[in-house]
Parts: sequence; structure tokens; C-alpha cells
Amino acid sequence: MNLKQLSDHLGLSQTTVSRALNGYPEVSERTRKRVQDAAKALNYSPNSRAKSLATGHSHAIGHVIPVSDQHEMVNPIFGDFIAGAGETYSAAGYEIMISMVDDTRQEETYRSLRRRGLVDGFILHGPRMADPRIELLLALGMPFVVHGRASQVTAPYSWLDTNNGRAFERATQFLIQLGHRKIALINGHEFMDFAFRRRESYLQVLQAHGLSADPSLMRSGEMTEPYGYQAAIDMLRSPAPPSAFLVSSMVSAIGVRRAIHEMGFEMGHDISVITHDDDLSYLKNGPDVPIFTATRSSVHKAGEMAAQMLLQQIRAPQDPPLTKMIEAELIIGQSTGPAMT
Amino acid sequence: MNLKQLSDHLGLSQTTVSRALNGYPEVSERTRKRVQDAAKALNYSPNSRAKSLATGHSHAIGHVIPVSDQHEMVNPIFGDFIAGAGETYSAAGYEIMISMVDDTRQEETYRSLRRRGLVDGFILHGPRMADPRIELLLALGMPFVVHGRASQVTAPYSWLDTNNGRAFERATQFLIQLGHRKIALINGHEFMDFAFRRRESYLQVLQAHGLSADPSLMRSGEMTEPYGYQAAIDMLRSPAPPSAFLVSSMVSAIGVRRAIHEMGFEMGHDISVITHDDDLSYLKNGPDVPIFTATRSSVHKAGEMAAQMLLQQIRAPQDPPLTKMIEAELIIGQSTGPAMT
DNA sequence: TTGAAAGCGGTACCAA
DNA sequence: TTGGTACCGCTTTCAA
Repeated sequence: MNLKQLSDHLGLSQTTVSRALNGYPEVSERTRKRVQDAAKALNYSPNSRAKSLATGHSHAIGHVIPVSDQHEMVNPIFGDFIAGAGETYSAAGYEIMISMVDDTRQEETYRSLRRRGLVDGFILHGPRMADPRIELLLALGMPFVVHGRASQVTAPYSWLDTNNGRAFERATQFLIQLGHRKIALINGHEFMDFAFRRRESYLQVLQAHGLSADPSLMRSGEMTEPYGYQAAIDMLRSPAPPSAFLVSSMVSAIGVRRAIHEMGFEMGHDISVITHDDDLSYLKNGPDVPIFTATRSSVHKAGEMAAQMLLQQIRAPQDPPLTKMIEAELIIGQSTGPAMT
Repeated sequence: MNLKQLSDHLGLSQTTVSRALNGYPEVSERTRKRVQDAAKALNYSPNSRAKSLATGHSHAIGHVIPVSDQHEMVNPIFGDFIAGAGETYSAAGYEIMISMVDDTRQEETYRSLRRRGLVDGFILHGPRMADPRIELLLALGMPFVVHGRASQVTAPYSWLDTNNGRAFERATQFLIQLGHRKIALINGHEFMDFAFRRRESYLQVLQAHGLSADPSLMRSGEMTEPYGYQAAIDMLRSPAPPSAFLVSSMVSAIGVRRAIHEMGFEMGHDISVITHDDDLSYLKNGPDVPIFTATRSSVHKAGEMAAQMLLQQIRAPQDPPLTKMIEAELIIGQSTGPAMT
């Protein structure tokens, strides 16, 4: 059933039917009613491709997800974020178009999605400190919202971010209050903006308490389980091992805990671990660790909000960029002081 | 830059340019080369909406993900599966269109995506034993592949599934070999096909060993952490608690372990836990539990394969349905016998 | 208030 | 081997 068939059926022109269905004011109420009823009865809905072609917008949003070549895996927060965004889009009549592409093909993907007219806007995931994609999108003139920020990009743009700095500030303070003096930081790649901010806060708090930053207690890398394991093993084997770990990712934290166990330390007694991750908050009640985290549902919420911001930008492209900060939640499972030995 | 501009620039007709770019044989090699070079130089790529409209296919695949109202969360395997599928699609020039919709709106979503011409095929996620969506898609005449199976649907259709039955068979056998006699099953909703199959295998192996199935040791429900916790607490408080848990989801398993800890049992000594989940295999090296799982990378692989099967169906719609079984991996972290007390 | 017709940007049939 | 043209299904301007 297409527009022509519907209008023939009604004995009206395509024009009138189109207008009636799209809420144009110049259609008589009687006609509109008749058209709407027929459309419903005949199960008509317009072909989106034709509509897009005619109107110039696709009613779809592109999410370009960087996937790492190295381990072919996607950050687990992704699902919840998309689910949240999807809800908002679907309520507004938008679709999600997802591209999973590796780092080398990001630009090409943005350009191509835009040129081919497949999307009306973008959500940018996983920003780096100096992320060239932001300039690119600004140059392309496409509405977009960054999930996170890029602290070295000075041009104004829309973003929504978790307050990573504040989160790690509080976590570090918490460990210091418990009496820890040697606190290790197992961080993500520090060219990623979130990781950079986390380290900055960690260092700042150490300094504020007169503690020196020990480079041997700081690691940054791809947040996998083996990475966490190796980093922790190395540190625990050193002559002056840390009494606490601050870990940027739950996935790596699993490796850290394995290392602690393997080295014969007891978690929550000899050693403390604090994890920050945007996912896996369902672990918050686990017996062995205090967890510092953004919950899954807060990530979901972030997705909703980012989508709303983007739709707003699409509707009013001239408006100034929107920004939004989300505070992470602090969830203490079990207080664990430094080694008792 | 559109086709008309490009052809004007070249002094050729749109027809010829289109043919040159799309690999039609009747174009002279010289012309083709000239066209291709110009297209590259002028950064031309065809408008997908127009192309879709003209050809009748959209070069996009719909993934309709059921989201639960209850906890607004998405099964964590989703990200890896999509990443795998996305790779395959992208290599074949297809896009992914994702719809996150709750159970009540599944049918409507499939119908709408099809009617509006947004997709050429579907991957169906989270099949139930008697899943009406399969009949629907068959009736719609759209190519689709089910991730999982629907054991009560008799009509032939394409699917790709993990061998859940075999996995739980092996897990149950393993626990019995360790000496366990009271083995609890914390399962997903048993109207879900995977959960049904898991229970069937569990029961079958118990029976084969002359063990009676104890209804008080079997639970099914939404696979959340609190659900696992509550189920385990209830069982552990009973007069005859289980000595082992077989848990259908890593998320619930976290709750189970919390309950074990809280009740004063020691994991891997008093109590064993085996978890099956398609995600979170990075936990496989955790210190406390043996894990029975499909790894994240196998889920990724499943996504790739499902996508390949679907593209195959799209290319040759008349071919008989394709089916593919994937064996789960058995990963034993640490053997744990029954309670020593 | 309604309709005819010209796009939107491609593809593909039919002629040349 | 190339080009003219109708058409895919909808929107929108212009006229009636």
C-alpha cells in the first residue's frame, strides 16, 4: 500500500492525502478524518526512503562505535547507553544506525554516512583528549553530541559526560582516609579523555595529602583482564607493593583481583580494590570489594539524555551547544583498610 | 556532488556513469576508468536513499532487541554479537539498524521496519519456545536468521544457536563426578528457549544418574543479580541445602555468590558454583569459581556467522533455511567438590 | 481547500 | 557502447 494506491482508493490526490497525514492546516477536518481512518484501515505507512529522499532528512541517528582491533571487543557500557538512546529516538520517530568500525576508519565512516544521507546526526563515542573527529563533525556541519569530552579541543560542541574527575577524587580520598599510603592506579589508555581526567584527579589528591606519586604504581593500557592481572602482579612482586588499587575498569579489576589472590593476599584485608566502571554495577553488592561506579541504569539514563540533546540540536541547529555533567555514584560495599600485617 | 553533477562534469549520461560505477559489463574499460577516477577525485558516493528507492532494497539489516521493562537492561552479550555482525555487514556494504523495543511492541516494530522499507532482513534475538515472531517473519516473507531457536515452532527457518543442551549436560555431569548430589539450577525464564533446553539437559543427566529432581532446587526468572541472590538464600536456608549451583547467567551468579558468602559458606570449598553465560568470559580466570561458558569472542564469532547466513538468504531467497550449531566451551577454573563438613 | 506537476537522486529498460 | 526516459514513493510549489 503506497500513497498513490491510498489516494486512488479515497478519490483524492496524493497531495491532499499527504497533507492530511502530515498535519498540514489547509486540509478540512472532514477530509483529514477520512484520510486518517483509511490509512489506519488499510495499514498504510509511508515509505521512509521515499520520504527521506523528498524531505532531505533520514530520521536516523548514527552511532559510530570504535572497536579495538586488538581484542575485537566492545566496551560493555555500550549496550545500556544504546538502549537508553533507543528509547528516546523511538519516542521521537527516529531510528538508530550503528557502525562498528576500527580506529583507522572512523573519519571515512562519518563522511560516508553523511554523504549517503543515511543519518541526520551523530553520537560520538569514546572521545580522545585531542579527538580529530570533533573538528571533522563540526566541519561537516552535522549535529552531534559527544558521550564524554575532549579536553584539548577548544571549539564549542555538545557533550554529556560522567564526572570522572570528581569520581576519582572521591575514590582516592576515601582510600587515603582508610589509611592507605601506597595506592596504585590501573588506568585506561591515557590518550582517552576519561582516563586522563581520572589520573589528573588521582595525582591531585595525592599531592594535596603530601603523598608523592610513584610512577611504578601507575599503569595505563587497554582495559582487559590480562592487562589488569599483569599490572597487579608486577606491582605486588615489587619490594614495596601497594596496599590499594584504584582500577579504571571492572574488566581489568577482575584481573587485579586474580593477581591478588594468586599472590596469597586476602582481598579486603591485606589489599583494597576500588573499581570505577560505567558498567557492571550489579557487582556492587559483591562480598569482596568496595565499588565506585556509575550504575548501569545511570548509563541508560545518559543514553536517553544524550539522545534528547541531539534531537534538540537537530531541531534547532543554530542553538549554542548543550553540555551536561552526570555525577557518578559512590557505592561502598565494604570498608577495607590497609594491610594489617 | 550527485550523479547528475558528476555526469555533467564528465560529459557523459547519468546512465553510463551509473553503469560504470556499478560494474556493468557494457561499459568500455576506458570510460569506466575515467568515471571511477572522477568519482574518487570529486569524492562522489551515491545517495543511499535514492538508491534504495530505485532498487527496492535498503542494504540495511534490522536487529530488533527485546528490552525488558522491568529492569531496562540489555543482555550483555548483545554488544559482542552486534560487533561481530557489524563486521560482516560492513564488509558487504550493509548497515545495521537497531530497534530496542519492549516485548509488547515487537510485532509492530518488525512490520513497520519492513513496510517502511528500512531493512532487507532481520536478525531475531531472544527467541521463546513458541515465538510468534517467527511465524510473522515467515508470513512477511522477509529473510531472517534467529539467534537461538524456538523449539515449538515447526516451520523451517534459519537459525544459529549455542548448544545449550550439551553445555548443561556437561556441566551437570561434571558436578556429579565431583561428588555433588544436591545440585541447584538457577535458570532464566523457562519460556525462553535457551532456558528450557538447559533445564531439560540438567534433568536428563540427573535422571541418568538415578538422582531425583528436587523442585525446591530449581528456579527460573529474570536473570538479575537480586534474583540470583534471593534464590540462593532461600535454598541455603532450607533444611537440606544444595552443595552446588548451576547458574544460567553470570549476572545472577554474582548474586548467588553473594548469598553463599553471606550465609557463611566458603566458595569452592563448601559450595560449588558453575555459571553458564554467553558473556563475561573474562571472569574465567577468577579465583573462586569454575566457569562454564561461551566466550565473548565466540559470541562475536556467532554474530559474524549469523550475519553471513542472513546475507546468504538475502542473495538467494529461494534456498532452504540454513542452520548452525555452536558448541560452548568448557572452562574449569578450579575443581571444587561437595561440602567437606 | 484541493490538485497537477516538478523535483529528490538514483536505476534500468529500450533505442540508437 | 552509449543515451533518453520512465519510474521508485513521497513532498512541495504553484495554480485553480
